[in-house]
Amino acid sequence: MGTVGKALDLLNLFTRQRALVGLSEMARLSGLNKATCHRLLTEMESRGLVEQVGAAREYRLGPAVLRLAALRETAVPTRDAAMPVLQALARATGETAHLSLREGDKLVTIAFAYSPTHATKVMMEDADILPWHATSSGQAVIAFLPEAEREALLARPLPRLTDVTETDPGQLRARLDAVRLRGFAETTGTFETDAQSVALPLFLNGDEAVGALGVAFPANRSTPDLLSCIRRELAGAAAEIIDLWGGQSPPGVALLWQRLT
Amino acid sequence: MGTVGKALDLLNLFTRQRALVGLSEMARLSGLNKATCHRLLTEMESRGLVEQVGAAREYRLGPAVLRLAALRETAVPTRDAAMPVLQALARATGETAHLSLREGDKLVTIAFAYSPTHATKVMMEDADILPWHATSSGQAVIAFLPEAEREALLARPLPRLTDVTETDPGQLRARLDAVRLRGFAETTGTFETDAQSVALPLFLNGDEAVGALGVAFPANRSTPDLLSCIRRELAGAAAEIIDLWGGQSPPGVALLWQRLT
DNA sequence: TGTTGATGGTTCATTATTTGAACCGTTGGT
DNA sequence: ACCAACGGTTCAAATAATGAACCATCAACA
Repeated sequence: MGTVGKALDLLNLFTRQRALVGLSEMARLSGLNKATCHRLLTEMESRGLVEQVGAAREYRLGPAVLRLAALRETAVPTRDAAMPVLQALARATGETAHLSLREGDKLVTIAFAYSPTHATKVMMEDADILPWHATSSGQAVIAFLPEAEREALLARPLPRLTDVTETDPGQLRARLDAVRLRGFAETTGTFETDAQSVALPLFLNGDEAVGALGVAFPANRSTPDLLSCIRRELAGAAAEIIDLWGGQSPPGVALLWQRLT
Repeated sequence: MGTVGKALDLLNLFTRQRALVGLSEMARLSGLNKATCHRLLTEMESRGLVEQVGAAREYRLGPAVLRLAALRETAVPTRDAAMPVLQALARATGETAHLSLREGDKLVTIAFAYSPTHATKVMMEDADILPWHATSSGQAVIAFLPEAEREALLARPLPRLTDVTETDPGQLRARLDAVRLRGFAETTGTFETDAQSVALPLFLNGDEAVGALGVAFPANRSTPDLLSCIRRELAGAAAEIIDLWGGQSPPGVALLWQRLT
């Protein structure tokens, strides 16, 4: 791996729970030498990608990422274009809508919208990383990935997050087959107990999913009516987002969704 | 300069006007060897910072920057925290409000809000880079920078963007003195003919400005009443944003702003 | 149809940069 | 007063970056 890769990997050590990282801790986490870490960090600091803060001189992500993200959004209005649809979806279903994108081997939540309808709702966080096997969004995406990539992701450890999390690759494969047949994924309590969710894969061009659109709600609120409402609204919203992105869903999937509405 | 710096500099070659850049062009723009460019780009691509797209295999900013920006925002809610204030400011003044942050030697617009009041308004773009000498936001920030940094920025070329752009460092220095005395900056037609704007510096801690809050409007709408309204609203909004950021404006500046309201 | 010039991408000997153990100066706790 | 942890620095040794020359491909053009 080249020097640049090492530097960029350092950026991935920042998480929401660990927004500030000191030099030594960074070296420990990355496995790199402290001096190497220091050089990489100062180099990234000079470009504003990270910044040093406070008396402890800890590092955190810098303001340059905001500019880059704004630039990316004007070039490819992924988040901004989907935001209104997401809000409408939350309003129409009365539940929490969220949009996740695939980034290599990670599934990252990049936007979400709440509904004011109910006091209890499923809360989300930006930049959350969702497990492939235990969320409806993860299953929706992974089901519509080329077989090789799907198997690569299934070959990784599948942690049992709750009592009902499916951790057997074989069983999971069967579920993904079902997802592919229905055009959407549904999970109940596999990620967080009491939370249920429905998700549809999102496409740009070709048959490969690039992300997912989901609605999550407290499982105790689940009724056939609510579910069919959510499926219906999701199908419309997903089609709309794909359209806004200038993409196209595979004909087979589009047909499945039409039946939902 | 290290390898990492070179790679990150490649990211800065992407602009709104040039969202897609091919390999050869990138080498040309950066002055690096084509092979070097290619290696740096593929390495950044493997981390999602850039992506390759289309038949021409051109490069553009990748989805990873969205995740990083979202993470930065949860750690340091710069944009999201200021957004409501910005919208209120646009509503109260009836004009275009915008927020810019200093990133090293650049001043970058990271958010803005329009008012529906008038059909004609000053339009803005995310990730715009503002010239220090020709915008009220630039002057507001540069006036409240340590002398050494101010002089470094004044020593660079100061392009004449319109007929009335001040390009003489000496004259500019005098203007900045005035800005410091008044606590805000005002320019008319120095960036774009027909556009007028007022801006206040933003502080985090200490006397060094980290950004600016501005309101821009068509010069032909300018009246003493509008100006005093804008100054008043700006003072309140700037104080609010600084407070939301957990910062503090220098006592002298805070006093000047209080007189405006 | 063959030529030209552009593109993205690859190779490999040369070269310059990265690397890391050991070091320094501070700080905070015991 | 001590110790351990912190951020940061040094410099010879090791490794990774570099770039001229090279393909393959494509589009325009004669």
